[in-house]
Amino acid sequence: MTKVVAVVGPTATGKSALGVALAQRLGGEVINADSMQLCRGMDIGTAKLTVEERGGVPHHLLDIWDVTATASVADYQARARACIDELLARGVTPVLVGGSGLYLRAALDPIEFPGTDAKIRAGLEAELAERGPESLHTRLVALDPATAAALSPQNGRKIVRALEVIAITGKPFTAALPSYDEQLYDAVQIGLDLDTALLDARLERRVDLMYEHGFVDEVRCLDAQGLRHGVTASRALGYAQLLAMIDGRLTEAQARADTVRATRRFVRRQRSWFRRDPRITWLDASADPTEQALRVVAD
RNA sequence: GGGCAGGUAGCUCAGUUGGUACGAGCGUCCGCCUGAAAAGCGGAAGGUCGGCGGUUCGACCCCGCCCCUGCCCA
Repeated sequence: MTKVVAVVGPTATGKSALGVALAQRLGGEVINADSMQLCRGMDIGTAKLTVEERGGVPHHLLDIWDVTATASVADYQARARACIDELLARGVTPVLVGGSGLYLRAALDPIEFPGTDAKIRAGLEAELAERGPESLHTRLVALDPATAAALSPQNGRKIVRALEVIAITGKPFTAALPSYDEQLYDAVQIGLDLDTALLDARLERRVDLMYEHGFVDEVRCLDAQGLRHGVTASRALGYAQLLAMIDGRLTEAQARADTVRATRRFVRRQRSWFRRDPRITWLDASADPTEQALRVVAD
């Protein structure tokens, strides 16, 4: 029976390279699980592997969204599962690679998303912009006390979603992630991490390299294609800062430093998400983890 | 050499006309997380207020000297 392999963990630990190595050794194909690499044209700033670096391994779910698109886990979930199923049917090992925790769980675990409605959402978002989150939260308290209690009155985004779901389904939005003991596939998750000091230093170097490799031009080019109107892409690490620089709100040095800082914060958040998942087997990324990873998969 | 402004959390800065530092933003740490997840949100730990001395029941806030920073004059 063919297993599903997932390579997860914080950014800049070498997940992509390990994914390719594993796919080569296992006769697998890579499925992207990085929310930003789904965007077409976001290459340098997302550290997307070049075609050469992919080493002949087919990569799925890269470049499927436009920069102006609003990302959607539900859309990703459907595509990722279809892709996994298709590979399994061919007897090919799916190797999911990425650091987007919710995306990974949406693909591998039994999560159902309640649906969305553009009109309802737009209305709620307009209200959020006008009156602020407290007023929406007050309404949520009346409709769904349990969810209201679980959300901070400041968390406008989540309050909007809760109200949207209630409006659509007419039922309380008792959203809770599934437990870690249920999963849809026979999956092996390998986590890659690195000592904090080393990783922080690597992040800084990586951002410098991105700038050297034309990150600024990439953002200018995407800006011409509507990047700043993309709800998701315009807020991506590094991209947001470069848009600010283009608008004269930051110097290049500030944009670079901000990007490093924000990425560091992001790594901390990724860890706090992945750390809790007991299914992950963690490997140290300071040396080539391929052989260890293969042993984990073989178990 | 003289004058002015300033030295308060890791950083940038509020603040107290003398009565236990009301601090803020950023950073750091920890955590949350069901359709923007590289997003969104919550919590915590950090200062004894440049140094020394004086006045006072009591000073970070008053006085003196000193050190440091910036600007100006010479």
